Amino acid sequence: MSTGAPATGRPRAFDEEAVLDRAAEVFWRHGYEGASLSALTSAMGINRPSLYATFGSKEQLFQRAFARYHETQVALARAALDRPTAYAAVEAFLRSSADGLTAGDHPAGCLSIQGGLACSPENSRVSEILATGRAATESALVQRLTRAAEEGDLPDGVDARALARFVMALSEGHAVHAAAGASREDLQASVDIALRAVALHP
Amino acid sequence: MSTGAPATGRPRAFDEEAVLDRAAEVFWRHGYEGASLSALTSAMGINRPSLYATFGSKEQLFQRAFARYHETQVALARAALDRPTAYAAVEAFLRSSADGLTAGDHPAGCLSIQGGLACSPENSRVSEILATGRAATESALVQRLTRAAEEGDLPDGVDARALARFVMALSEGHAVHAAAGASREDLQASVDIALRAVALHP
DNA sequence: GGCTCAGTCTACCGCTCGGTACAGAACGTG
DNA sequence: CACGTTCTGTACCGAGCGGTAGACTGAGCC
Repeated sequence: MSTGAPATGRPRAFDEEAVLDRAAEVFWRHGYEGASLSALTSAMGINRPSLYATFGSKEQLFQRAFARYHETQVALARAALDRPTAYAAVEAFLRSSADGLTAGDHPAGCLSIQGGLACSPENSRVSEILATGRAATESALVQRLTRAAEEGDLPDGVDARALARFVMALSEGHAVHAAAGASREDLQASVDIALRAVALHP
Repeated sequence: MSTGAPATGRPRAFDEEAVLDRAAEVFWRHGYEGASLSALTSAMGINRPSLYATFGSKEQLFQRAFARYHETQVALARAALDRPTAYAAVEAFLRSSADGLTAGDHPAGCLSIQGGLACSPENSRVSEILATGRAATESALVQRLTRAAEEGDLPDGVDARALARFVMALSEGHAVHAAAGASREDLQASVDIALRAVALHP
């Protein structure tokens, strides 16, 4: 495994981040266990020894690809949490998630779920990695909504943790729907309904 | 493949429905691709030739096990739709789902999702089977809520299809959470929030 | 008891899996 | 230009996969 650009030797013929994106797409589409090394290498445009020299193992490749997925895709939804009110933050989070889950430039749905909710015992680390990623997003939601609660910006009788879990669960459900072919409009109509729960009752 | 009890020959040493339940549990815990034949046969207490003589192939076994899962588990949530009002039906559906997803007598979560959201290309039929099962449940929800709409039993501006999708998506998200270890109480608190969206605004 | 016939058991099949050895190719440096 | 170093390509490894052949077992029937 080389870090940075080595001073000497034959130069690498591929861009590390670019091939990670291709790898993420294969994992996204077929899941960890459904993504064979042949499928991965051919999508990444490199061959096995290069893959192993660079990333170490299939699992480590997955971990790197998932990290990059988080930086590039999940970060978009997380950015929504900067809105000034809880309602606006939740709306922006759900809407941008729904958009991302159905965007045409990558597989439908979400790598955090398609990657491998359930795996064989020897790949259980993969499910854990994904669960940890989802938990990090939920924890960002909790943090934002806890602030909202302190600001009196949450509906009566609504707890920040529970609301975060609700929002996260809905978004995960949308991912399942998207993977099965639901359209952007389908998901946005579901978001419309969810937002009724977040609005302060008049 | 034998149907019914044959008049002659050595009698089968296992109960077909019982071993299907054990198989469903393995698929549920490890997913279709993560469930090896060795794991299946040892959990079912039969060996390969018996499995193949009875069920035909791993995929057909999965199909039978999933059908039985639907009859025994999903049916519980679907029964909730008989309640007299849309609100009561949705509440009962979400509450009994949340209970089922976290019941201790079987793996956490839902086979319809853990079974294999994303599979390798040669197992894509499995994802389709699961998606069809989920769609059937959603369609039962649509039917119930369409009736509610005709009875004036739906909040203003809420469409039956969208509400069904919202309810179904939330329940699927709860399944993802349950698979990662969420408790019954965690999910019920999320249901509390969801129900605010279904209540008629006063 | 001998016969038929379905079910079970051990042992094996070809194949693909994740992972690697090793030779050759492309660079910077003396 | 030869050298050390690093990456690439082919060809391969043992292991486990899903699936099966064929001998054996145990029930009903005459």
